Amino acid sequence: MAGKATRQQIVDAADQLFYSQGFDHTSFADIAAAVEISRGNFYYHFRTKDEILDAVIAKRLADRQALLASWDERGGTAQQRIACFIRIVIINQSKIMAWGCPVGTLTSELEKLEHASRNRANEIMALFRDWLVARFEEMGSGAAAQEHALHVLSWSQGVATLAQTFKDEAFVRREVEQILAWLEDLADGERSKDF
Amino acid sequence: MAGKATRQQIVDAADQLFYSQGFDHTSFADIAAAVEISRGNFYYHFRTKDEILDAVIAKRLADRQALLASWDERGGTAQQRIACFIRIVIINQSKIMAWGCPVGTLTSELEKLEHASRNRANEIMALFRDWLVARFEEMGSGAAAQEHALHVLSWSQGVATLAQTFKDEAFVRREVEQILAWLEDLADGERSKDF
DNA sequence: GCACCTTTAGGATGATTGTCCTAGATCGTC
DNA sequence: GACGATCTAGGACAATCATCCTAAAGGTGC
Repeated sequence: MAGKATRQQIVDAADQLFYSQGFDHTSFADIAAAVEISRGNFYYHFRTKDEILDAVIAKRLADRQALLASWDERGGTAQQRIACFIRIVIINQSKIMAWGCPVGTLTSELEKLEHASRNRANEIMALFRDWLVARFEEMGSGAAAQEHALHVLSWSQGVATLAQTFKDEAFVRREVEQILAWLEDLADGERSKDF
Repeated sequence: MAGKATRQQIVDAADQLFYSQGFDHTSFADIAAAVEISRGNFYYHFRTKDEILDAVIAKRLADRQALLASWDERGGTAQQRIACFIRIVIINQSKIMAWGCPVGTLTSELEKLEHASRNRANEIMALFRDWLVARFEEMGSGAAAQEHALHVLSWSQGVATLAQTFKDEAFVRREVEQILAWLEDLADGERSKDF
């Protein structure tokens, strides 16, 4: 259990705390307390708060990349894989109701802080966007793929924000059903183009 | 220019700063500097940061109530008034691209802080929701009015979040056109029920 | 011109912040 | 079992934070 493990623990704890409390409101002491290490030890691994943020962003980016890759590897149609993305808001429902979308709330906070790493955080959102674009292209949406991708991404952000505000499970379920129906119609439409 | 004016200036400056920087990240000194008054004078008007927050929430609530009332008073169909709501994201586009939705980002931040006033902030979102519900009922949506209202509200939050992240004007325009078309279809559907 | 209330100024306070430093503990390698 | 590298602990630092205090200025009524 060398420093590698400690470093990982710090990043994991910071990831969770930045999500639940926000980046700015989370202090070195908070993270150190969560990992149960001294501030001195902490400083050995990360010398500035920005370094931790960059590590958290890198971790989140890697996690999401792995998640998307796992859906791709599992196979299935593009439509089915987009549906996996849509259903995240149900799978992570309790967390989303408490703290919103981890990606959307971080990018929003860093934009307001005009933080130097805000563009790096935006890359996580761009990762989702680009993956969705590729899936819609795969579905046959062509030039409209970008538009559809942003539509789904925007939808997910809206649902997350309102879920956090009103904590209405039925709302989330309804919205998921509606967008899945929209996706189904779209896929039907693209398929009928082939004839 | 007695204390009334100073108090109003403080609330206005705090409103703007809470929006652009976030509540937590805005200090007494920031607000005092914006109004160009001393911290002592500040303290005379507001003894705690929470008091300023409550005043800002009250102002925002009143402002939005007045805005909604102005649309109602201007007349027009329920559909036209809902369209006014939808078009806010275009009217306030530059601010939204910089700082997101003032309502959504504040509620999200206060939820994360578990701040005592978070329910009061949520009331602003509830104000929009209830107004939209009433308009959809007016349109003839009946039991589906709540669902449609949350759909539009959720849509606005998603567009605001993505607009802040990607700063893509074309995306905002497209989304507005799409939801207006959805609203048009819905209104057509409700009208055809009458026959 | 005096008394009174509202408003303003600016310094003081203790807590917390991010950051830094030094000293000791633990480890693998020989 | 000794040595150098890695890791940990905890105190010190200046800056900033929300909050509080006292004193003076400004205005109003008599």
